[in-house]
Amino acid sequence: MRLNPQQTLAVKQTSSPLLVLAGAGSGKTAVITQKIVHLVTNCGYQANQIAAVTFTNKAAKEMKARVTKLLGDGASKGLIVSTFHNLGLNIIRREHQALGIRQNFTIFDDQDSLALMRELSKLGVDADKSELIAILNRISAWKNDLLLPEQAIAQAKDNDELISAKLYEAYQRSLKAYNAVDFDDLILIPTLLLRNHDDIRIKWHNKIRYLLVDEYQDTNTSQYELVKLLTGKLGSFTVVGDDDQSIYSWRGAQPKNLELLQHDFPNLKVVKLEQNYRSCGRILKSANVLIANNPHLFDKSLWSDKEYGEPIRILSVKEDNHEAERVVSEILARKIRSNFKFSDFAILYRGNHQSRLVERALVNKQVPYKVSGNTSFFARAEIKDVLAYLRLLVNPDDDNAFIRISNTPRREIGATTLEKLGTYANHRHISLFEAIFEVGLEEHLSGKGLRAVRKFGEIMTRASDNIKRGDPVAVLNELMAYIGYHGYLFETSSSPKAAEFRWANVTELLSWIERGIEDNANEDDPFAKTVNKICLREMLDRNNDDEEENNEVQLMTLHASKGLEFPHVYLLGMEEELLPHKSSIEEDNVEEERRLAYVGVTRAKETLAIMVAKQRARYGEMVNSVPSRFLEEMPQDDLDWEEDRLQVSDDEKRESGKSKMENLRKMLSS
DNA sequence: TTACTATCATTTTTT
DNA sequence: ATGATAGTAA
Repeated sequence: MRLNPQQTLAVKQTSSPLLVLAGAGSGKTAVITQKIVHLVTNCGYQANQIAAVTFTNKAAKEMKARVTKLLGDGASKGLIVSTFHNLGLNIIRREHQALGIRQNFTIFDDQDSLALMRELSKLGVDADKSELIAILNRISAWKNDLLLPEQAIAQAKDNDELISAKLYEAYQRSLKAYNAVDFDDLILIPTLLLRNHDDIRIKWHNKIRYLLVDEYQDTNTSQYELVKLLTGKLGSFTVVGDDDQSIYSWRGAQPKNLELLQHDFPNLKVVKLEQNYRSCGRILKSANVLIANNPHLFDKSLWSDKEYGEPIRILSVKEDNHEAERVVSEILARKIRSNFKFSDFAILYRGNHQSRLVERALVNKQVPYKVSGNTSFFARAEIKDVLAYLRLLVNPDDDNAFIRISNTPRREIGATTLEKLGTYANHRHISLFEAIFEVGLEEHLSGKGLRAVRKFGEIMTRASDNIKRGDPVAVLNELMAYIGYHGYLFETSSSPKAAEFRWANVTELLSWIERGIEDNANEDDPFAKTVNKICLREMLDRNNDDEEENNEVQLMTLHASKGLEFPHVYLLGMEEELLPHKSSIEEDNVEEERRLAYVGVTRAKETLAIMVAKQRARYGEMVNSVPSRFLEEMPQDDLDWEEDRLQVSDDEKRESGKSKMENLRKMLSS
């Protein structure tokens, strides 16, 4: 791969800290990978002295593969390419003694946090789900700003905040007791550790001599602080980012961190990558003109030497269901006309719910498609169950896992028994699992209940011992058979088919464990490592990869599309209050919505079509919709407006007829 | 324990 | 309108 002059500059600049402003499609991944190669082959770095951090497992995996291919297995040995969270996890694992955390801690995901918060709130305030989530979000924001509970309590501005801060304190206490950490802790804990312990900081500083950061605009305060602590005052780092693609500020990302770099490192060098290798000229120009409406930290203008390309079509349709049908018939027509593959097409939208109508239309026309951004795998009851077994095997103090599975499948540990066990454990300040075997428990729990919990304890203890001794996968299969989980799924599923599907999910999860153990065979505790990785969703992408070959139309949110590219893109619902979204208008944050639109437009390589509906169902009601301001902000000469030709098939006539009938009926009834 | 009813939310969710 | 999820009644 040949690098252009700017890219070469970015690779060669190693003597001072470097910020690479990498526009969409400008080959930033090539720069990062080539730079790692350069550091190893020309600058005397060992691979194990270099770390590259990303935000997604997928990006980390891709980058690692590319570097390994260029350097070879031997020369790239020990190179760290991981997500921020994974890096944090490794630091915590190595320094757990200094942190007072026991070796086999568990990682809580959002659902675990919610379950825990629900328990905590029962004691004082009682809050509903959305309030609990709001509290958790506030706690997350505090953690991202490196604020500890005491500080949050001290600076609470109102009673509401004070309650949240108090819950934050209780939440952290519980995590400690469960020997668990949440996602934010994976950054927060290492950052505070390095900040407060000079010796440990120096140790890590010596270990990681050069740091590269991808998607730097998405870092939050604690992540930036971690970067600073790891690279020291001299700043032996390269960060790559694009303020125009900052779309996660609502999750604490601070594009301001780009600016802060210049302040914190006066000798910072800045290199801009402005040649775009992805899109046709017209698409690029439109994107540039659109994003020019935002204020900018750094000026840059993307250019492309590809051909100018077809006009951007604006397809105006009457209703949202026409929009869906139109997109699908477009794709079918163009596929046949030009011999495209289904996988050449992407349908992008603002909100997940928008996929519904499109999916219906795709199913009607029997078009294969894939909706990505599905986090549903980990939300599945059977996955949560089995994962809870795995977690409890790794960390017996994980009360959350204990509560989930102590009676799943049913083993006569009911609510009363669990409550008594809980009261006792609480009183003794020990975990539920530990409490099972205490003699003192016998005073609180009588014959049947006691026997049931002890039996459960024995099952888990035996499995745990066997795992330490030998083949974990065999032990897990035995355990699943022993507790009769397969049969349990059949008893609890609505149909045998559903049960089989759920069991297939379980075997999928177990096969991840198997692969994970193989990958970590020479580490100290391959099983525990693998369970942690799964908690960090690290192996989810591996699964997606196999399906990438499939010839399917790609459906996803604009957020999920960042970093991807497609020959032909359909951008849905380019309307006021949808893109920009209503709440963003109200919160006066249209700029981020504009960036979102920018991301969408720059995904397209060859053609782009933007859909606008005149009417759209909102909260069950048909509401008039007007074209987005972003359309006016784009260069009109490059847009080709098309009214809906109503060239509809019989099916569609019936469909639209039906909705007309429905509207009529609604009018009459109201 | 199952099945019904009430309630809820339709903005995004890299970990 | 709609679909999911949580809670409650039989």
